[in-house]
Amino acid sequence: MLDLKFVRENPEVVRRAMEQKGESGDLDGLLVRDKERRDLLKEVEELKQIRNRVSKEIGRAGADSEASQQKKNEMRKISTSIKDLDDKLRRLDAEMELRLLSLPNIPDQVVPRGKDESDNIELRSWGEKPRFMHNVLAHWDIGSNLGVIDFPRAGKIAGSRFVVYFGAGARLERALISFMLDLHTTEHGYREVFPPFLVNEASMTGTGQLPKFAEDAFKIEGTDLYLVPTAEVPVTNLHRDEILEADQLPICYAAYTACFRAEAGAHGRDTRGLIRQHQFNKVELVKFVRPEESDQELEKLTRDAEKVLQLLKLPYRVMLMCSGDLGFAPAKKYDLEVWLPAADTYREISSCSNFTDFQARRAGIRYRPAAGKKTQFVHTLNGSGLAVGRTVAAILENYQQEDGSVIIPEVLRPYFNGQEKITEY
RNA sequence: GGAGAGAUGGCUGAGCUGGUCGAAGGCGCUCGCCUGGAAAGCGAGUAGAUGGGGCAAAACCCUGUCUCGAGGGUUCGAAUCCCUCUCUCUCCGCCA
Repeated sequence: MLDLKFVRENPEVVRRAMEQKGESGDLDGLLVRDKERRDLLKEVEELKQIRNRVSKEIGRAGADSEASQQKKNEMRKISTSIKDLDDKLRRLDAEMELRLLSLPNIPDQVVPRGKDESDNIELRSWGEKPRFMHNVLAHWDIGSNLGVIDFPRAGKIAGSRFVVYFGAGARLERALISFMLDLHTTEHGYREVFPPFLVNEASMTGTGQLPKFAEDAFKIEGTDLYLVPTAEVPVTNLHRDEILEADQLPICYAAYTACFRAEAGAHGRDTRGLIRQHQFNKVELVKFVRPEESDQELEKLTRDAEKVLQLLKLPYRVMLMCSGDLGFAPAKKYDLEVWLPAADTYREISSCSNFTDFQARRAGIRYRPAAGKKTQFVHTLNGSGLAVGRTVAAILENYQQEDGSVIIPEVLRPYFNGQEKITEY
């Protein structure tokens, strides 16, 4: 959420941000209501001032005195007017809230203007793409041939865009979760968190999934609960409506959760394989930082995520998102894209974002810069470290062997009792 | 699921026979005194949000309004009375 005062004073900046991001929003409707609300507010506050003053006079004079009786009669009228005006204000507030929550964050200065992903900028790449003498298989074929991935049975018990892992496949998924959490908590200084997989509406609103993107989420019928689309939601909301101490910052969390996405607008895209699932695992990194440090914290966060790919020896590149591909809430975003040999392309495996104070304002996450000073909104950041399903896909494809087996990356072998290879069951 | 108790400032905890209560006391924190330095002790200050004014502006000062879990109601006036909801705790039942 943007600061209402900022929107009021810089409407053209907001309008430009919406254009560049390709987001719609009722900015004019917001401004009209803001003006109306401010006028009404002035009026009602004056009436309340009178009421407060006179009520105190009645209290001092004694409620039964003749003068008080007369004052009471006058105040009855004023109270009725106040009630009417308050009702109008409540309506305006609700209408403004909805519009304000639907305005996107302002892109950072360094974000390139662009229309879609073709305008993203490659900042750097790492690793050597593997060369194969044999026919390169897609990860779904590799996994199915080995008997470690089963899409037909997942379809039977749940539906399309679900997967069942067996044996070494299941173990690989589990190993990756442990490996990533171990790395981030012991080497990179994150604190491990294990949050609920269901969250309420206030949490979804706090991080920006609601009200605008309701159709992307799974809602539990008959309740106020949503399946988390990412650990970003529960973890960022851990500190909702809190005032943090300056010496606590930065707060860095690493959390594993399953993630659930309706993929409403994705019919026909990535229908095969592990790339786009209704349920997938992810280790997420979340930071709460001082505003002046969020730029450098985003760089650190991105390097922390990159480290996972480096240790797994998976080739990747780092992309700076252009305005059109940035999304609603981030001010700046890097995507890590891993090399998938079968598709002969890079695919997003991590998304690292600086939300500046956009989420913090929605969720009421503040800190006190110094004792006795006024509170300020923190900056929040998060990034995947990494998406586990897509990592499995990348390992299967990059480490495939001519005989159909798959080499287990060295750093994962401790999680496999030293086993070096996944072979047919 | 049944019965009961509760939700107050950064924390703890009074107030809850409606008015002088944005709210005692304690802890914590900040500043000052004391000290070679620290502890202890003493003194002062210390909730959040938002609007207006002083000001070029920040700091700061003056001032209005709102907030005692959330929302509604009664009343001239609500932390205090009534209703609804949410959450927490205790006991019983059930359960991984």
